[in-house]
Amino acid sequence: MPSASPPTRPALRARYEERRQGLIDAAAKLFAERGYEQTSIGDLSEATGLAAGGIYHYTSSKEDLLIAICDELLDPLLEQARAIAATDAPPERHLRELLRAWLLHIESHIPHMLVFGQERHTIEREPRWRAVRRKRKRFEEILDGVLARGEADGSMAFEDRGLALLALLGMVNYAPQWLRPGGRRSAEEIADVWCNLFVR
Amino acid sequence: MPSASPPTRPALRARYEERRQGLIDAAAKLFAERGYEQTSIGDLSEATGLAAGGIYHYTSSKEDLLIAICDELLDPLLEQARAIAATDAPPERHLRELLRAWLLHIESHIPHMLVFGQERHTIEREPRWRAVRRKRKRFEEILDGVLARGEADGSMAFEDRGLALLALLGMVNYAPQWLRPGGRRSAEEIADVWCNLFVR
Amino acid sequence: MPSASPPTRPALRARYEERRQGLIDAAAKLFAERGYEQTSIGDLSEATGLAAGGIYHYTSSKEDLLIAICDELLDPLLEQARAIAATDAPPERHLRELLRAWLLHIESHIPHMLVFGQERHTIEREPRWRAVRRKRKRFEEILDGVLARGEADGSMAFEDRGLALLALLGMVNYAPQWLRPGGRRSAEEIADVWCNLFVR
Amino acid sequence: MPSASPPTRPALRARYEERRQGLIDAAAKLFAERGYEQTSIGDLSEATGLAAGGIYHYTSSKEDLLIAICDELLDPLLEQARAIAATDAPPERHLRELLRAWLLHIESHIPHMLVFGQERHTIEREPRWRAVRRKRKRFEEILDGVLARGEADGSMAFEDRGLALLALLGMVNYAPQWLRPGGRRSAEEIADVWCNLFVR
DNA sequence: TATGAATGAGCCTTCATTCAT
DNA sequence: CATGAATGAAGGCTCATTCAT
Repeated sequence: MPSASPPTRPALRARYEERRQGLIDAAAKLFAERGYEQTSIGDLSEATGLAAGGIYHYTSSKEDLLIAICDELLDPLLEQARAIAATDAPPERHLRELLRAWLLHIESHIPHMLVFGQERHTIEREPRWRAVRRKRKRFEEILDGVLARGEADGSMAFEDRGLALLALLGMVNYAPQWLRPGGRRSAEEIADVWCNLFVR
Repeated sequence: MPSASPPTRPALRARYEERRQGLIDAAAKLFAERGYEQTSIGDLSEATGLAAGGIYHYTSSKEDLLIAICDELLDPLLEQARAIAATDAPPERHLRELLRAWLLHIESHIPHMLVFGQERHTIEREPRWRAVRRKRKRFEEILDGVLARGEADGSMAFEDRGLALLALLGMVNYAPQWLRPGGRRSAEEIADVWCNLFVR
Repeated sequence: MPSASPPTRPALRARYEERRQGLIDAAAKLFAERGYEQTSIGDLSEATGLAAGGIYHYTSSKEDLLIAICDELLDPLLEQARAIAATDAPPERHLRELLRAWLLHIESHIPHMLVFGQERHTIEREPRWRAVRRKRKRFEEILDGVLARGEADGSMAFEDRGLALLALLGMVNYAPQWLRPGGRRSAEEIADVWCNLFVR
Repeated sequence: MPSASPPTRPALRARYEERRQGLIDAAAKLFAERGYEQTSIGDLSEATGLAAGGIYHYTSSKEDLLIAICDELLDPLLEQARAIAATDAPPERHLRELLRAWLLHIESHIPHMLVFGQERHTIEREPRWRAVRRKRKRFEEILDGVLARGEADGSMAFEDRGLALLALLGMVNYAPQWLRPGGRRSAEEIADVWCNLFVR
């Protein structure tokens, strides 16, 4: 769903999408490294090899890139979460799968996650960001639903389920700051260890 | 240690410090709300009632304010952490006290924490920020020390202590995003609940 | 005399001229509505259905369109004025016919006239616009000649012929701002009423 | 009513207003010469001696300058027109006085008038320009009122009063294109000659 | 012919900071 | 101390134009 009119002819369309993707990735990387505001269109130009003006073929604005980054992060994650929660596996399994998918997704979207965390003030304040906020909320609800069912069937134990949810969100959202592919522990192992904090 | 030459006569000095403090607090609030870059000196001017030029009596630069915010956050926290860890109480008690102090401090410095989280890229990149990075690291080391001693004496149980530390850092660093004074749970209660995740 | 190499084969040529004409008309309309500078090639592209690049098949530049608009306005007008003044009718009749032709031409070229009036600064300043300025001047001379002959033979009365000429130019040049085909008065009626201001 | 917060202290205020006035005058001159769009803030900076950024102390935007130019043109004119029409002199005298004041005002505001004429498309299209449109309209109503009363008391004769009004508007609005202070005829003389076109 | 990609210059505006008063 | 004026460097974005396909 790019914003700067993509071509309609399929052949061109493919190349267009590919380049837009490259732009978004470059943006995610730079935004993560130096911050959204501190990254100039000139920086993006240098990183992509496109002249400054050319960037606007693939995005309608700098902020549009930021939204695209968040969408790329949230959309597949939300989809996976829904798929997992739709299974008729027991809640304990739901949680484990969810955490695994989540951490794997983060591991492959570290810059996206860093940007998403950094730009909280933008996401929170502007009306334009409502869709993003809603996706985030939806994901958290799915997660909470899993915890609730786990609590109900006794497979998980919480002193306070609300605090458990917030703890989980905190620890996972913090992961992009240290998690690296090929690190000492795989994303799945980490997921399991953390899952065990709440599963009997 | 303000940066824009404070007066030496004690009477004036007090007033000076008071106003500088007001400036830093206003900055923390605005930076948290809109982001550091998106907050202009003009915004600070409006918030403090000082004209743009006047602000520079109390700080040497905008970035200096950012550093001051981080110092105000980290210095007392580090001091408390040191004091707690210096006690000869058992590690379990250390952890509990540390978490309580930590969350209480956060509760009274929510904007500071939000800013500190948001400006990671600045803190991480610039040489000028080494002192801040070092304080953060020192705090984490103290925390890890407590966990290590708890693991050693068997009062705490970890599948993987490194992951436990990271989980702890994540959940607490995430707290400023939802924790509010007067909320359903006090900072101390939260500290206890979370502490119990790791204590036998 | 289009500027972007028209085809030589007559069949193609006709189509070419037709499309160029469509482009000029669209430009006149848009320039009149939003101003020359505020109209982008993109706007013209949208209005004509031609992609941005395609426009340059029919004009060598945006400014060339502006010149074409002025030429389309002035060339036929000048021709008619010459034809009328070449008649051996009495001056009074010359004036009446001239005014009628003039207002009729304006009525069918309202956007052209608006643009012509609006872009005075361009027309006046740039050397490239000399031809246009000369045509305008020639028309005014013809008009003044008619007034002079009318004054000479007593059929017209002026306190100050120069001021009468300027008054006439002013009222007619202002017409495109309110004159509309099918309005309360026809162009010819208006011409007659105004003519009578000067004719005994 | 400047738009970029003027100082409140009276001493500073005077200097501020003076400089803002200088800026507006420079803008009127440049806009008239090269057009509004073709005049850059850099041009204004050069003309005023103020650095580009400094201009924004005296205006909130380039468009604000355009509005100020129109206001400077219309406000005093409207005031004079009202004063004249409020007199209990006969309509014939009203018309004569009005034309004189009008042409004198134009003579001392030639660039303003040229800009006002040139930027018709802006004035007409944007909602922000409603106040300006209304002032223009009000002036025209006053003028038409005078003609109506002149027609009623027989001191003026029109084949078609509407067309007379439009003729008058046209000839006077065209004046800035040729009228120059110290020219062959004074503004008052011109006013009288034109007035006589309609007065018996 | 026609298209869409690409360029690069230029524009308006913002802003941290300095300084005379 | 405090103010408001002033600076000058960016910054995001637009746009006329060119060109390979």
